[in-house]
Amino acid sequence: MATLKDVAERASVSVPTAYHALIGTAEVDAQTRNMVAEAAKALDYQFNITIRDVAAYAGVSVTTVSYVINNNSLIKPATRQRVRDAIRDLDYHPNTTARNLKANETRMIGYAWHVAEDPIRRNPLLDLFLFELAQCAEAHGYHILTFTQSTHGGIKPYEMLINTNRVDGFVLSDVGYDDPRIEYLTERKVPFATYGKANGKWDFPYVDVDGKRGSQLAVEHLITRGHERIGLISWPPGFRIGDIRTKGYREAMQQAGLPVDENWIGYSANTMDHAADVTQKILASKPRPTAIVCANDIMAFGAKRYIDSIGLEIGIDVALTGYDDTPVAEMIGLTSIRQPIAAITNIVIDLLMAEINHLRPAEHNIMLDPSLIIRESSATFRRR
Amino acid sequence: MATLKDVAERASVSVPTAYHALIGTAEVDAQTRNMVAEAAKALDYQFNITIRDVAAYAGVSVTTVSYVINNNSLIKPATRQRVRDAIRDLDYHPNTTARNLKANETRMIGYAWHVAEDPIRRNPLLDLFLFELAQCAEAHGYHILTFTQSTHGGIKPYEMLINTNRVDGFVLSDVGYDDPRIEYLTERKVPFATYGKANGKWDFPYVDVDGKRGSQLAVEHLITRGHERIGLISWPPGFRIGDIRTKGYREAMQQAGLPVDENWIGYSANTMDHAADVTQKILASKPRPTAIVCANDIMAFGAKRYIDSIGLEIGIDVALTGYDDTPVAEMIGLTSIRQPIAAITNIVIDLLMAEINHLRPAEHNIMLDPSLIIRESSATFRRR
DNA sequence: TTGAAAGCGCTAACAC
DNA sequence: GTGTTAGCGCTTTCAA
Repeated sequence: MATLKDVAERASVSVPTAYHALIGTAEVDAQTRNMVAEAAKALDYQFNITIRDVAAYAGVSVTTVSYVINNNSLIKPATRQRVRDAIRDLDYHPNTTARNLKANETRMIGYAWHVAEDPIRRNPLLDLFLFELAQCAEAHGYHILTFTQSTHGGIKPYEMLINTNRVDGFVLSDVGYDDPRIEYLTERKVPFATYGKANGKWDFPYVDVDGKRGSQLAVEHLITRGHERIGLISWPPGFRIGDIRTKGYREAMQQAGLPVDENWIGYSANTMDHAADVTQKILASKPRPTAIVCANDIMAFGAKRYIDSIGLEIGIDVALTGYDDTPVAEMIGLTSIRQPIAAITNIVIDLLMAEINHLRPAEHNIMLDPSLIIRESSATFRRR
Repeated sequence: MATLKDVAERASVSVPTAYHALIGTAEVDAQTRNMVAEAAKALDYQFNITIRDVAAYAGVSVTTVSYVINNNSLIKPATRQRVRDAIRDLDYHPNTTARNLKANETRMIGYAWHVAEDPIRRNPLLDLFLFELAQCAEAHGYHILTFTQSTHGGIKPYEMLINTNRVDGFVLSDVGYDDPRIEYLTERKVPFATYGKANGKWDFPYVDVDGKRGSQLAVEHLITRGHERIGLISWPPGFRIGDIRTKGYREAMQQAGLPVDENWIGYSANTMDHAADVTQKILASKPRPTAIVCANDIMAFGAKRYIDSIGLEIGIDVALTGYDDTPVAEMIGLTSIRQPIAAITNIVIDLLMAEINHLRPAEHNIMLDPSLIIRESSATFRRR
């Protein structure tokens, strides 16, 4: 491929002149413009500014330009300035693909969230999470490649992206017990960091939010508000996140010296209907609880529906808390537990950057605390 | 960099043997393995299968391997098979970056959604949209790069991604009147396709969902259920999507020969509080409407809150419809208008693929119909 | 039908 | 301090 310099030589003009003639700047007269255009045509020149054009324009070698681009301190200030001017004048931008080929990296991070096909496993916080993730990645010069993962935990798409050198590493979320992705990536030595821990089988960098602490926050808050009989709706045992949140509830009750009636505890699938049914059972116990802690916002919404339907007032007759602080919590005035999303993405990207650079800081298992967002569903003080 | 063949030669073994020795297959004896390992060390060989290794293994030239990879029909079946076997044996995968550099493409599509920082502009359907978008893109061998766009309509991040050759094109959504992104991309001749039309100033490929039709569907449905006095809550005039949805309501009422009392129409910001206030005003009119069509689900939720609060029953005393069919609509049993997301992403990707290939089909402005999802908020027939 | 070799745009070891 | 040049892994023209 001909360069800008070739065109300039053929048209017997300087490189700057050739450049301005080609982009059509006014200061080049029509005749020159014509000559340059003909030269470009004769050489089958494709307008595309590369490092060589910059070098020719600045009258230096490509090495010098490369050094300037990469802030190599060897270059004399005067030369550096000349190159910088050339870069500005030509509106030059280094080609990422070429850099990546040379460096054998892509500066891309792969991220897949859990199966969107399953309506129950929707991801209402994805917009926030991805936004923050992309911001953190960009701060390190990386971009996010989102891909699809049709079966939860499947490794095929990960394999594909690694084999074709599409990404330098991955961020995982929704990791389960014995997540096969973790095993696979660990074995293949592919850099990754996760949001959520798996179990103790592998050592890998993760950031997690203390789910036990979240439930405790909810329970402690309710106790502060004067509640003593507090119920729980959670996932059936065997689901990592549910188990943790359930544990937090039990510990907080015990710590406060409050008894737990097993009738106050109900297990529910992640649907409003199911949660409403479970709420009915819980409220049928005698004495019934004056507050219910839920393991997520959907369940809380289901509970609210039942409580509303029997004419009891949320926040007065029965206080309610959710978990995750999804948009719906805000809408219905539901007290909920918020995950610190910006902190999570910051840390998960930092951990991943370390992995990519073959480092593993001593502290690579980070636990963050969630926070309590108090709304009307539990704000009222209970008369004793 | 030394190749696998160099290592094999230095160790005086065949390329396959060297390969197996390096990956540690059992069938290679310890002594050979050692020799190969030493040869690799001496040559500072980094294990990395390239097209040259495949060529050496199969006993052909890299050209032949390249042809086989790219399904060039020139290659004799026997040779092709030999190369295929080599590829399989060595678990070879072409390096995407190198291909991209050669072809001057990235097979990446950029997508940014609107500002997540603004809590009112959350994107509850992002998970579905991105999932479908990524699937469609992958079907064409492309991936999605999600990036951040801190101010609505800003072009800087787009500029950045183009200049550094990060993407081959963009998908835009939430396009506004006179969207500067459209002007910029059109001028720079960067391939893009949008979900949502702007105005008539530029000609570009887009897919949109008929917002007028959506409101009409809601109104017609309510009429079928026996309603005659139907109100509307929409955005204040001047917002593209709101204007269209308002228009659909008016036209449907007119077409049915039903009068519209201007007191039945309220304009609201995109918050529940505001929508609740507007609902109060609408229901204060005499005679008051028996149904309210809302321009999105949030407003409908706000309306519901007010209606609940005054002891009227949704679906019986006042029917209600939303728009967009966000997760919240399902949760609260709200009749809503659903956008055909899978069809949208399919078409927007097809349009973009055409642009990338410098084609523009005659039909590059596609309008889709939304569909009505009937739930309890409007399902009951009204006694006349 | 296959191979040799140039080159995509960039970096960096080595030479001066 | 700066320039020459050999690649990174791949595709593709041209020659055989």
